[in-house]
Amino acid sequence: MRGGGAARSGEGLAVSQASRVSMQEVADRAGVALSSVSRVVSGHRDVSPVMRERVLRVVADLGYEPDILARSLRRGQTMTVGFVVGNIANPLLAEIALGAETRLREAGYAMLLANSMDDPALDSAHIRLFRQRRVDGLLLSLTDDRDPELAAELARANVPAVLVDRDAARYPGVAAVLYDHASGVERATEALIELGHTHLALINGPPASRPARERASALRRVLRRHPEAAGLVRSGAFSAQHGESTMASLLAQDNEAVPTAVIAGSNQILVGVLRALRRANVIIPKDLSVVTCDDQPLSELFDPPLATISRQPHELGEVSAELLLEQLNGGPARSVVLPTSFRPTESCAPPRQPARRRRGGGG
Amino acid sequence: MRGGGAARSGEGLAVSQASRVSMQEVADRAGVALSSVSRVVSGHRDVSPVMRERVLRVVADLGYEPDILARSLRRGQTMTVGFVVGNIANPLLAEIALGAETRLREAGYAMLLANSMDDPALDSAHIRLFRQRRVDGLLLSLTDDRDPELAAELARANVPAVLVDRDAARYPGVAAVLYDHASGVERATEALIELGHTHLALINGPPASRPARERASALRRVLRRHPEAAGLVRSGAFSAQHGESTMASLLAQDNEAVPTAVIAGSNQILVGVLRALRRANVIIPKDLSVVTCDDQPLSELFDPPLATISRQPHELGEVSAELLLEQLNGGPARSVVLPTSFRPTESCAPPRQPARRRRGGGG
DNA sequence: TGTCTGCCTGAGATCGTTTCCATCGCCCGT
DNA sequence: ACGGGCGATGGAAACGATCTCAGGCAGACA
Repeated sequence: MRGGGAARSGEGLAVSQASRVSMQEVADRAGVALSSVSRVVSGHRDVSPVMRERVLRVVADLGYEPDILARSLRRGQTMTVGFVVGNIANPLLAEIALGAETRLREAGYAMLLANSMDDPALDSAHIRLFRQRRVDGLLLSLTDDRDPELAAELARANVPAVLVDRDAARYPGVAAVLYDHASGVERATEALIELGHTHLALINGPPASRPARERASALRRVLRRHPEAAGLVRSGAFSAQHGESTMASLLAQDNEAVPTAVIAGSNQILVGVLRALRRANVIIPKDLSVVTCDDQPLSELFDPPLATISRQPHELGEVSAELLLEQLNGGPARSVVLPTSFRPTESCAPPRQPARRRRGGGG
Repeated sequence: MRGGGAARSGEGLAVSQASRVSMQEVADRAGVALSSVSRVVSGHRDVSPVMRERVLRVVADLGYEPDILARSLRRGQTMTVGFVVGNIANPLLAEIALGAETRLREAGYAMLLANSMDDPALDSAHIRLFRQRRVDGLLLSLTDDRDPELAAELARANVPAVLVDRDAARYPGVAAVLYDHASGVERATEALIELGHTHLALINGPPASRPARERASALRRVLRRHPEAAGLVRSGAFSAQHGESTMASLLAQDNEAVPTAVIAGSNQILVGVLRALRRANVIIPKDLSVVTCDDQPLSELFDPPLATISRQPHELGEVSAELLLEQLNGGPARSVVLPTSFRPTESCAPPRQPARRRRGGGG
């Protein structure tokens, strides 16, 4: 056997055998009261060093571990947070969940995860279930934030909640973390104009989607500041089909009306765009500069790597957890908006025949 | 006399206001015993229709909801399963988690999620934490399944466990769900040979990885059955760098030694391969057929869509949950191996100068 | 020396259920 | 008519912790 202090095989009680040791058993074995064991284990001040030592020894001997369930029942808090998520297989949401879980764990909370599979009824059901499990707080990435039943469930739950990547306008007193989709588009647009582009296009998602709306207005805002440039927005679904048909129709226009730079509103749209470009033998970035709003870090998969307007889902998750923790610690429901950023790559270059040169050296 | 429960003032208290209604209050209001309410709520048989009706009415009136915490404490089961996952941001694992959570929820279980961030110490820590929360079972996608401390933690937990996409050889009595990585590679190889390829290459992951080992031996096994074809395996990291340098070196060989078909061992490797091909102006599939072992469904992003050897992570998750449920219901620890499949696309075509034609018309 | 103060400790109530056990009618068979 | 069996109900003991409250004991001060 290994010599030295760590060896405690002698006691005879096979730790791995004992199914579960209760506080009462520790108390009996140590010859002290149950309440004293509780004080030692939960780290209260009012215990003498002798008592502490004595109890801790028995705790180690028996391999006692506190039962968080019983503790929760008595204390009225479970140190558990419920995360209702549309679909964890969505890479953006997975990264958010990772960030949130990490932060919550640091603070001693565990995270329950439930997928709604894009079914608003499941959203409500999960909130109800989480409530019955007495979670201390909720992180919600809801399917449909206009569901009235949901607001009721949420109110009944009566615990702090943070809407993750969703607007909280309909839920007074509930915090939210949102992306500022405009900032990334603004920066991308500025950069493209700076490169000399005067014909821009945004192949966008549906106007019903907040991100799509924000992106469209951001583009228009920048164009208003730059009379030398023009741009158009084509709304549709977040789908490859929309991307492909729209791109094809743009390419079919009169030569000088064809945009020299395109922003795709999602990776799905991008896929369609690339397909259309391939078919028309359009080369990136020689014939066309392309930027995409990525929902997963795929830029590197393309050649050239694609310039992206990107979010930081991990940070979003961390901030969501942080806001929830603030409320759990008694603070107010605070909301936060996170910026989106533009990461330029070689998929953006000056246009082939710049309508108007802004600088001498084009590179 | 603290917390005088029965003395709640206000008969018709707004439901959304009352923080929480206990079974005792329901009993008082209905004028029956606490235990009778319990029987009605938990659906026992021995209750008269009158009693049931009477209790259920009050339950509805007060908006009573059972406290799962207290129930768990008493019943000794929490209807909760812990999922320890390396990193939920890994798309494969996210999909697995989705499948597992869905199945578990159907069976009435909730899922706690913890990320280990590829840190074996965290694996153990999470298992310990889950044990203290008295989870009924564990799903484990471990970082390092050779960690001895982990085996000890697992034994102490003393609950059913299923290793997800990990080998259970070291943990007697623990179930496992694994991919059969060989079958997909075998099918892909057969298909390529069928197309007329005689020079194959597998740009593989590290031999320390079980998937990589299985793939290599599968390739060799098929080649042994087909003397007319030859192939080579290049082991290395699951990285773009390995893919790029290996592909470049393969292309630099004598013309007739250059493979006409390549299998990339992961998407990361694929990225490197594609980069090398681009640089050498090699066209898919005209000059080279390419297959990849995808860990996320990216095939569609490429043009042409890439042929893939694919797994079904969602199914893996479901099966994992199913095996765990079997154990939770008293069944034995059963293990399962899931096949991988080959999905051919236009990225595979007959070689340019087939060393030997197998059929007349090659499209 | 007596009393007061203050620190520790132990006993017991409590959190909200489930479940065992005893009781109480009631129906039925003989 | 009476005892046995049975179904429905109420009471109370768990489950495993936390926390309040009261009491014991020691040191200090008058």
